[in-house]
Amino acid sequence: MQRHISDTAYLPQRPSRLNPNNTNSRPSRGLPVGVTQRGTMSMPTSPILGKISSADAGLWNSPHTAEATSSLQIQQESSLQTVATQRPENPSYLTSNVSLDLSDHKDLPHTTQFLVMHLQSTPPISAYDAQLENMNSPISSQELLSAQLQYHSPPIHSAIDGGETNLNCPVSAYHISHTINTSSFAPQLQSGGVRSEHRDDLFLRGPDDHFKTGSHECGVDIDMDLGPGGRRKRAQVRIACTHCQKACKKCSNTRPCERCVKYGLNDCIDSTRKPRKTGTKRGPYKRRSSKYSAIGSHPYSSHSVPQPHLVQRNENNHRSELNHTHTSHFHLTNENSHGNMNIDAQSSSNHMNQANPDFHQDVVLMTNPNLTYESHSTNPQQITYPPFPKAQTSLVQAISSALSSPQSHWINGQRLPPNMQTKSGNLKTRPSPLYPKTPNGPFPISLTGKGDPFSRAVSPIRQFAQLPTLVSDLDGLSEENEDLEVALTQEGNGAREQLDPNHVSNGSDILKTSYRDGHDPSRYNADINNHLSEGDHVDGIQREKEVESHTPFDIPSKIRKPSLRTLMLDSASTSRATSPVPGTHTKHPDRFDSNGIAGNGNRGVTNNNGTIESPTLFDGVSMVDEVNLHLEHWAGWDHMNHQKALLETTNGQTNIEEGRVIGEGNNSIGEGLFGDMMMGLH
DNA sequence: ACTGTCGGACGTTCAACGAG
DNA sequence: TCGTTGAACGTCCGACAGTC
Ligand SMILES: [Zn+2]
Ligand SMILES: [Zn+2]
Repeated sequence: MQRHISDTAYLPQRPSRLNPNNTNSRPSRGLPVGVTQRGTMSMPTSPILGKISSADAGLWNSPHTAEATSSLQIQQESSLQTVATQRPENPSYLTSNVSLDLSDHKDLPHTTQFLVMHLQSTPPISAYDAQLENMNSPISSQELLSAQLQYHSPPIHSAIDGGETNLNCPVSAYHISHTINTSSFAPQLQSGGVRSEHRDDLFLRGPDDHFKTGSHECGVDIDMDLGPGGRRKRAQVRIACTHCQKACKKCSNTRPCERCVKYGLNDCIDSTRKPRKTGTKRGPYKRRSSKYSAIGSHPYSSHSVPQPHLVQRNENNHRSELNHTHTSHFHLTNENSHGNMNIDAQSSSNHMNQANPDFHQDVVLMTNPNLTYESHSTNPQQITYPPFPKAQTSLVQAISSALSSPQSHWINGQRLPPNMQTKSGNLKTRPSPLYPKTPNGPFPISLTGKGDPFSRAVSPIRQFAQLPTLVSDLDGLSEENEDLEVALTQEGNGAREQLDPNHVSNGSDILKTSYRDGHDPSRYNADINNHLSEGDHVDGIQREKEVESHTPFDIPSKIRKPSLRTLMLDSASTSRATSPVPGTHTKHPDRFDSNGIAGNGNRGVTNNNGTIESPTLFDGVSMVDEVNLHLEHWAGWDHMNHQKALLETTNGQTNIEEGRVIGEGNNSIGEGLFGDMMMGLH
């Protein structure tokens, strides 16, 4: 697993079996030559993050986790956003990456509106530019809207109803935008250069790049997450399960993951991550981004937002640049009582903050269309959100504060406006298939992952208590896994804080106590186990057994039977008869070259003897079991380091090249053989 | 048709760095 | 102190071969 210092991004790729003539350094997918892309978009916690194409409206109940939210700062760079929300005083609120705040234009009906902006790389900019020219002139909201529609056409889907509080379209996602006081820097923004150049820098999009727009049941289907070249960015789960990791196949955020469900693997657990080594000197960095804040000087920086004072200087260059790539960030200012103007998150509050003492942020969460109101009220006052914190120094802080605000109320991943919290009788929530039912209460996440059921720090598997129950038929493993769970939660997540300490010893009880609203996911596990217990065992795996799905995970009714070869390899490669892992446990042995350097520079380390010393979780006989055994008496990394030191002393081994033994009480983590034995992959 | 293997592209994280 | 950088580390695409 360990990747050699010469990472793939920095060395020409070696010829491979698949591409023996590979002499270039151009990635086969993704970025053009020489382009280093940073700030990626993934599905850190929610599989819907990178995709708004599902027709399943239920998907849209899913909130971002805090980390996902923070990553929105960058995600929004490559995403269309449609934000429709309502505020007490504002007749409507409408924004997207192309932000338009209509709150100042009261001649539009009071309504929840949303536009689906279709951004074109080569837009007809005349209308846009014309609007820019007239920014300082009074203009009606209809004209503004028209200009946008024209600019973004084709195609554009708009859904502006006649004044009902009705989001009649399953377009959602918790889009977040900034709202800033524009009074002091509106002129800069009005220049238009800030946004467009910014976007151009980030997207690096060519003339043939475009956002795709498909069809939805209401005519809305946006392919978000398109990277350079129009290619959709690859979504990654935050952490793959051990099986998917070994097979190098796509995992899912659910536990058991989709692949394990498909293949009937019932010990789908999160893989273990190797602690990042520290103390490595890196040498001087090249340059700081502030040195190329001028337009175009650092096209690949994800933070190359021109400073406001530079905007005027470069304004004349702006329109020519618009001609080849355009990602359309412009803003229509207003001077209403709120002085609010939407900007996209990437506009980086810091830049604005520095230039504008009046700056404040406001976070607007989209009205969740799955919160349906029986009375289609035309009174915008009926849906009111609490004011969000002002004067936050970052979007993340603002979001964190907003979400953790005692005024924020959440249930099943949906935020309730406080005035709706007392009108539960009029509120219908549609549970998300991707998120568990949650107690009705404050937003259950934090930026530290504390209490966030979808953060990396808190494995979903623990939230669902899959671990103790699904492997309960393996003798003695429940206790071990309990220890594992304890160990894994040592890094400070608060998963257990919501649990009743009196029930920690039992996974099922943990489960029950963690879902105090009566929802008991353990029933899912019980169902699975009940069904599986009636099936036939094949290498300890329940196979060929019809499993009814009582779960949000859509367990297939038929579990695929593994090939005989798979089973033979499986049983031959491990002494553990119950190994559910298809294939051999030899983890890609040919990924290491004769020097022990990983085949592609990614994987494996060697010792002084030239022996590969990076056994993986899957190398040898049941490394996972050994991990469990170790964790049975887990005393933290320090203890492990101590053990490593003892091992070295006892055996006189000197083959730990870069391992550092750190004394008790030091929080640093040792490296080298021991760590690799425990953590190594590939 | 399906599965396992695996090169290596692609994505994420976070300690080191360095500007203010 | 805090934002940026970029290496470390992770995921998983997609070609390929083997099996049923
Ligand atoms: Zn998986
Ligand atoms: Zn799995």
